[in-house]
Parts: sequence; C-alpha cells; structure tokens
Amino acid sequence: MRDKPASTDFIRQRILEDLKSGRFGGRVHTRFPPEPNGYLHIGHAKSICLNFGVAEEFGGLCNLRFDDTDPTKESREFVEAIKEDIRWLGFDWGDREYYASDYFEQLYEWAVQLIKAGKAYVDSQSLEEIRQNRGTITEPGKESPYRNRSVEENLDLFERMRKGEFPDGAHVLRAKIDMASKHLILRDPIMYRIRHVRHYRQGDKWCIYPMYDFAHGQSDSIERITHSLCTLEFENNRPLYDWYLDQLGIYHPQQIEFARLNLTYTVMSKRRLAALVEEGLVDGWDDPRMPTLRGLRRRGYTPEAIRNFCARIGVTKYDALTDIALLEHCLREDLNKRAPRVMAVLHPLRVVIENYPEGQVEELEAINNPEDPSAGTRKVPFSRVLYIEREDFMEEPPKKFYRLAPGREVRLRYAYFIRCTDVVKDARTGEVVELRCTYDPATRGGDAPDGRKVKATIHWVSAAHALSAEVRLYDHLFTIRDTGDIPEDEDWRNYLNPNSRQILKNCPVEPSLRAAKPGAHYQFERIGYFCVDPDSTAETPVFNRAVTLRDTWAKIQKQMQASGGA
RNA sequence: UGCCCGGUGGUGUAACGGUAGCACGAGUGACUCUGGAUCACUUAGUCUAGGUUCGAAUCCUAGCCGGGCAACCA
Repeated sequence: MRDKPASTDFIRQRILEDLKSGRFGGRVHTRFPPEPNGYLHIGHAKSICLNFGVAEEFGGLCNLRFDDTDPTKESREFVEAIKEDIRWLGFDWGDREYYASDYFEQLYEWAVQLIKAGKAYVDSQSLEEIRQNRGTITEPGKESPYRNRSVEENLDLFERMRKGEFPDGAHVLRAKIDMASKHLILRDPIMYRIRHVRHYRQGDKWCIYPMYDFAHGQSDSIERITHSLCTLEFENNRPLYDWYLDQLGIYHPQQIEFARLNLTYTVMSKRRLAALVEEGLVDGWDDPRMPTLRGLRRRGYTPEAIRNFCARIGVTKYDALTDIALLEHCLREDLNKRAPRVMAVLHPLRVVIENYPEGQVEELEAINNPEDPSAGTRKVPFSRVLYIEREDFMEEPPKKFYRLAPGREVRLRYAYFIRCTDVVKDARTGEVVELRCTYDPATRGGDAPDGRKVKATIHWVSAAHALSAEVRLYDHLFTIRDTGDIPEDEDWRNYLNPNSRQILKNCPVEPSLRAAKPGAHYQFERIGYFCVDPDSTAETPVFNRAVTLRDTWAKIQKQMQASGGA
C-alpha cells in the first residue's frame, strides 16, 4: 500500500460497509473507464488514483476499460496515449484491458430482450421532433406516435437498422419508460442510433451504436464491478442505469459519484483543452502549460507528486476549486528530496574578478543535493570572468536587499567571497553591463578563516566554461482564478495569460549539464526546479521551469511595494 | 419554474450526537554557504432561522446560496 489517503473518504467508508455486510461476497472490483477521444488530464489522475488506489487498498482489482461507443470521435491513438499516461502515473491493470465495443453483440441482445419485453421501441421521429417532444424542465414530454409499435415491428425494424437498411437518423431505439417523468433522463431515453461510420476497433461490423447510457452500466455489470465510481454529473443518470440493469435482471454494481477536480488558473474541460490545441493557443497536448498528464510530465511534474496531490485533495461530493499552489507544493516537496542542484544564470550580468589571475581555472567542489548526502559532489570550474544573476545586484539597494551592491561583499556559492569595486555602465543607456570585483583568496570554498560573515550567497557560472541553454519559464495559463466564473457570453480566450510562457535564450549554465538527458530534473539553485525538454540538442539544452523555489525576497519586494516603500 | 446533489478558516479536507483538527496559503521568528530546505509560533471556520436533545458541524423543517439535468456526447 502506498499513497495512503489522509483519511477515510465517504467512498472508502461505503466500501468498508459493503465489505462488512458481505454485499459483494467480500469483493472489491473497480474500473477506470475513459473514452478514447482525448488525452488524460490531472482530473483523470484523481479518478485513476481513486479507482486503482481503492482496489489496491482492499485487496481487489481495477480494470481499464475504454468506453468507446461513439465511433465519430474515438481513435487508437488516444487509446495508446491513455495507456501510456496511466502506466507513467504508476498503475497497472494487468491483463484486464477491456473495451465497451467488445460488448456490442451482448448489448444488442439485451436491446432485443427489452424490445421483446415491450420495454423498448423503434422511434422514427426526426431528431428535431424528439427534441421538441421531450418537453421541458417543468412540462412533461409528448409520447412518440411510434411508441406503441408492435413487438414484431420493433424487432423487424431494429434488425434492419443493424443490417444497414436505413440512413443515419432515420430511426433510433428508445427505452419505453415515462415521457412525463420528472427525471428528464427517464423520458424514453435513446438506446441506439444509426451511424454509418467505421469504428476504430470494430471496423464496419456495426452501423448502429449504443448510447453511453445503454452501455456503461451493463459493461460494469459484465465485468462484475462492485463499485462504479464516477463523477457527479452522472448522478442524474443513475436511475436510468439502475432501470436497465433491473429490467435486464443482471448483476448490479453500486455506482457512487464524487466531485471532479477543478484547479485554479486553468481549465479542465475536454472541449476547451482541445480548442487550445486546435487553435494553436498552445503548442500541443503536451505543451508544458497544459493540465494534461503529458503536459505536466513535460513541464517536470513527477508521478509521485501527482499521486501525492491526489491523496491530499481527498474525495467528496462538494464541487470544489483546488488551489494550484497545493499541486506546486507537492512537486517541490518531491523534487527537493531528489533533484540534483546545479548553477544556472537566467539573466546574466558579467563579473570580472580583477585580482584573479588571468587564464587560471580552479575546479571547486559543489554538493549535488544537501537533502541527500548519497548524491555526492561534483566539480565546478571557476575563473576570472563569471556571470551572475542580474537580480543579485543592485546599485542602490533598499534596506532589506542583502545581495551584491557597490562596495559590498557576498559569497559566490562554493567559491570565494567577492567584493564589488566598480560598476561599468553603457555610456548611452546607463545600463549596468559589467561588475568589477575583487576576491579574497583566503575564502576558497566559501568560508572565511577570520570568521567574517557575509549576508548573502549567490550563484554564478564561469563565462569561459558555460554551456548556453534555452530556458522556458511558465506561469498560469489563465489570468482568472476560477475559470468557471467566466460568463457564458464572454470568450474564455480573453482570460488566457499572455505571459504564460517566457523563453530565455543563451542562458549560461554550468558545464556538468552537458550530460543532461530529456526528462531529467534539476534544481537551479535559488531559482526553481527545471526539467530537460525533448527539444534539447547536443549544442543547446532546453529547460522547462516546472515550479519556482519559494521566494522570500519576492514577497518582501511585494510588501515594500504595497506599503509604498522603496 | 421541475427533479437530483451539495454548503466547515482565504483554499482543500477531518470530526459519524460529546474539546472543531490537519494540510496548503498568508504572517512572525530561529537556523542556514540556496532569501531554498528545516524548525517553532500566529492567523482564521461550522450558510441562515427554527426545532429535537443534557449536549448539534453532525438529526429534523424551512429558507438562502452553489452545481448538475431538456446531445442521436460521455
């Protein structure tokens, strides 16, 4: 057992009760049932962790089943991508990989059974008529004029639908329930529609396809699922699933609904995610700004961080909006323990150590990960000309800034104390282009024998030895905290964050990064956690910023601004 | 307007008729060769009104607020 949930949620409590009462003979069998029409996102991860987690905790099993009942949208590519993402997250469905489309024949027989029982009929109204006659939220619907066709006629029509004798939309098979029901879902729901479309797995075998509602519950029944866990929006449909199962007289799983995941500053709907990709608003499904599993993976998220996040958010029926800061916290927590530290400069400022011998190079020892002694050490080259972070120097420092400033001494991490002696500016623009400094040879390694202290330690990269990298900085995809608050009549695209990605070129990074492999995680000291992007080449590594380090200085700056200070 | 579901600090979540707790965030301090990490402390909550009860976040009723449902999508 791993990723133990923080506490026992209402679903696990109910499973515990069923176990106690022996309701399912002591079995626990769940399933994760995606439709292969898109890529998985962090919201799916919640469901995956729940379904696989519950099975594992109770010594049960979890199936992977593709609910592929709409051939117009589904494809094999999505199936493969989904499997890859689930495996990456760390879950295994063994040989229990199922497809609703493999149940089509059984589903057809069940439909025939309902027709014979007078519980289903072929309706020949147009799409528009069906819609009209469904009634409204307050008024009952009208019964179809075809509702009382004989069993024989229905059987004949349905068989001919299957044979392909009718064009799309000519007929549908409907359950005969109650056109006046207060549950709209029970107003003679459609069971089958005609679609002369090739199915990615079944080929041209079928031209009628069952609706999700007529397939889902029975699929769970076939697989003898005990607890069908799904999201809240299917709560309305449960009476219908129950109706089918009961009319058919087959094994009846227990459906339990939970709230789907909503995250601040992003969107989770398949429709919007697809639009982002199709309209080129992002680079693709794996764009590091996307909440998709492949986007998060490329961004630098680890399966462990995501699973831990899913364990922490819990499972409830409350339609919550989870702060993305919690996700970020989970990543930092994971990477802090594991990511090797390196020095990289995002906005370089040239520093010349005037009293350091020209041409001399020293290899200084640096700790790879202070949180993990077994990570060992490495050598970092030091020489006369270095780059430091522009932000680490201020010509007129405010009181709480204690990095480099004219006349001030700081420590170069793992190297020497240096003092800024002069500031070189561009004659025209006045921009600081170079710092002249002196170093104290006695402080080699970073400690002063005389016990002298410095207030700050800054990172650096030797100019002559630096590797030039591309660094991609990411921020929230949207500017609005709750994208669900965007009014219907307004274009949600207006809330995209124009600064969600910033690309930095020619960033000096330490030479050890030459060996960096795509997917590897690093902490750029004092900056954040980064992940090597697949776009990297032998000459130019590319790094994605997964998440920043906590930045106390940034907070102080914000406070000073807010209080009108310097 | 009908039906279904839900409301606990800023956010997420516990407490199952008996001391409202945990985490994230925010704030303060300690420590520090990462203004990182770590540690300590602080902040702040039961939607409202009735009722049942010795006792209610929990049970009941009403109201208020939020979400879902009228695809031949899932």
